[in-house]
Amino acid sequence: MRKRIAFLNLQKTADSGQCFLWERMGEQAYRIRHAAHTLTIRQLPRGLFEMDCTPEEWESIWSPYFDLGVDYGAYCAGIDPADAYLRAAARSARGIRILRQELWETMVCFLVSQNNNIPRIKGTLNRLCALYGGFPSPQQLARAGRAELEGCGLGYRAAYLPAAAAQYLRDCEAAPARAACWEDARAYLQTYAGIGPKVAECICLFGLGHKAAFPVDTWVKRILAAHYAEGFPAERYPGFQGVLQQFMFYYERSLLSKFS
DNA sequence: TGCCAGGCTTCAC
DNA sequence: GTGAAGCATGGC
Repeated sequence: MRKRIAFLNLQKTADSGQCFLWERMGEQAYRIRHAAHTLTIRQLPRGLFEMDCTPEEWESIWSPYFDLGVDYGAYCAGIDPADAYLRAAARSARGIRILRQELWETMVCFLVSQNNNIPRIKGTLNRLCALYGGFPSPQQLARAGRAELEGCGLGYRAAYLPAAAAQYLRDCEAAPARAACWEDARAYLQTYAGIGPKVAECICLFGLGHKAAFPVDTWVKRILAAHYAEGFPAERYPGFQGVLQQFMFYYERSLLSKFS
């Protein structure tokens, strides 16, 4: 099927550091796996997209995944006209959407992401998926021994995964996070070994749809130091400061061509 | 070769 | 509560 979609750019979204397992299938085309579903989607000129799913699958699975029910144009229109940096970031990042990813996978991906770089995160996650013939389930990782994970390049993070899987299952698939508001979900997630403030914010933003979450990593720290000495004016952007954080993260990395 | 990466845990103080 | 050290590993 083909469909016209506003405010969606596949390449920018793929390069925005929120998903690590999109498989590039050529120019502006990706194979995306989400829960039990797989989609191949290609971006054509003038906001047109071609995808290999039925209209029903698109509406029930992929439209929510791409957060298409939300007007990103309104987010951009809300930016302070006097904030030249943020306006430039939003212009550069136009087309990035906050993906609504599966919670367990988001937890694993961002556990792996800590003190790591994006090319290596992708490599490690791809090796994990190759080892298990797909994204490892919590049951598989809960059983995984040290020797089993050796070779994936997890480094010291390897110990976090079986422990996180066990807790995730013990807590009925992290039910306390799913039912909670952003602050409570963040606090719950930090009870996992290896999940601190930054990783918890990422999971809230990318795995639970809490767009108020505002992850601060080394890049965002630099941005705040350079452009927001008084702190980012999050109160001006209630409920979507996380989207703007993502725009700034993408923009800052684009200035140094740090994509891969 | 050394620095750095979508940081966290541990341990002094 | 705050700050520094230590952590595995590979991209650059």
